[in-house]
Amino acid sequence: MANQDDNLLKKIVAHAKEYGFVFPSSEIYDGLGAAYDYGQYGSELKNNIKNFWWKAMVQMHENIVGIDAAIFMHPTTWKASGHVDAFNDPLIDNKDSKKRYRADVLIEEYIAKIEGKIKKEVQKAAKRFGDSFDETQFLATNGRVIEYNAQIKSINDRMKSAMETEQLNELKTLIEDLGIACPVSGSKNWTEVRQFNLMFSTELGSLAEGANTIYLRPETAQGIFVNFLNVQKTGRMKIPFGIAQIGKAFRNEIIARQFIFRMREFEQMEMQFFVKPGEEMKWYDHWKEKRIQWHKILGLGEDNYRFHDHLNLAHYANAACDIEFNFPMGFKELEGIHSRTDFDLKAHEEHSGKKLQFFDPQENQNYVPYVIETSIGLDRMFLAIMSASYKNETLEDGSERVVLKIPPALAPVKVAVLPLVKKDGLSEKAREILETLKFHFNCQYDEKDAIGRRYRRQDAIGTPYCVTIDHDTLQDHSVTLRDRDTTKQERIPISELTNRIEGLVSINTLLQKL
RNA sequence: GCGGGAGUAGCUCAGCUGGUAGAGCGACAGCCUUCCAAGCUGUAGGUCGCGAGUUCGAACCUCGUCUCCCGCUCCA
Repeated sequence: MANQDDNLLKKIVAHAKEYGFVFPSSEIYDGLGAAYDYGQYGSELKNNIKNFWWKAMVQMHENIVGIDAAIFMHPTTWKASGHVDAFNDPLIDNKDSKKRYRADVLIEEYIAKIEGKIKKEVQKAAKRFGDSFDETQFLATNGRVIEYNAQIKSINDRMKSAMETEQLNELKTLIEDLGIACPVSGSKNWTEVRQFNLMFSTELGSLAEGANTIYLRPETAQGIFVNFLNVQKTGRMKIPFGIAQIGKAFRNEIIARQFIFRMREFEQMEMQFFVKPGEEMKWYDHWKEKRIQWHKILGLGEDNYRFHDHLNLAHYANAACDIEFNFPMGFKELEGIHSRTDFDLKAHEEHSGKKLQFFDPQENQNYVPYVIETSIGLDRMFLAIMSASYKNETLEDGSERVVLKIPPALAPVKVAVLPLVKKDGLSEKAREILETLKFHFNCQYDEKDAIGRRYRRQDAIGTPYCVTIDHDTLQDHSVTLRDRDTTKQERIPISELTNRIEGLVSINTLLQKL
């Protein structure tokens, strides 16, 4: 099964390239790892996804507005957000098991072991002393416990100072001194510790002395937080309200792989929802519900989604979950919904010296709002649609076809206009119809090859409807409308064509179900 | 970064023990016209990933190098 799904991803990658959805970046120069370019159909599909998200998240809500912040931001932004410190992962490999670990995690696990020993001492003592046992006193006086605590403190101090001063060799020495062994191989045969800064940096010439390093944003969220006050004031926004943004983000991933699932340059669709402190869990649940609904109305199969609650929370969150999608590689994160508390706004208050608060007239007081974030990877959404849509079907007559059953509202090309044959004036009539339809839909015209082959071509790029002009059309002013998924045809008057297709492929058909 | 696999036409691949490239599909032009791929004719497209070595001669053998794919840690 793993093998089959592996092949499915390969097939999707090949199909995406062959039909102009996704190309490897800079391919003529042998490509650039983990970067991809969206082609003629891919960019249409991507735009349609953005549009559907933007409409559903911004335009359908009176209290949500959108912005488009710069990718370059003041360097202090990333100090405030915690990315400068927290996005540095020191990594170490075990040479025997070939497993990779975070050096700080290995040390923390070692500390956890010592803490476990303290707990055991406490349990033993509690048994021994019975009811008269005073835990605080025991912890403060017991010789072994004191020694354990001293160990923990010394290890912690060494680790912290090594992390802060970026003394990577000191981390390795610490691991060696503690005799930490690889859980898999059991050996202490470690490589050097290497640092991976997950933020891309570049130079900006005109900043003040020494401070000319600037980062490509690793998440779009901070563009929203630094504009919180601007938007709140100029938009006269009242809590609860949201600010949304679609944009690129950059992370220097150690390993970027699995096609467009994990790229170093990727696009996020984020909405930060500002709420009254204490109401965050209510809104967290609200957006979980809203977001899963958004996914499900696309009809990619409800079984393909599941929630995954985070147990280890990021430094800024007090609750977090993922919406996972059943990709060809298995269930993987597609969207994250996080309760970010007031961490970000407070941090920016501290670093900027500006008050980032909301005056609540009902409470008659100021407060820093809490934030619920919904953040979906656009490229992952693209891959989700591609993998759920890609079908290799055997038809009734035994022939095979490859069809992309993309939700019609998101399909790159909505309708293909096809003269049955390219003579007897059918081409001219078809062109005439195309001239009306093109104002409403992204259309394609094709008169080359047999009609069946043209249907298959449209199936391969996911065009939901084909309009075919035949000899009868010239007399009765009607055409056939062929459905991609069923291959069934229906004869309808040319005058009804636009309205009819509109009702089938418009994004409104989805929005109205929300 | 480490380990494993793979690079020949747009795609899928063939190419024997070394004798300087082939098929099918696709694309394009034309013919035919019949509502669900595979009718006929013709055309274009390759410095066999790149570099070096062995050899009279390398797609094939040797070494190096690059890229891609699969695992390990991280995330949207």
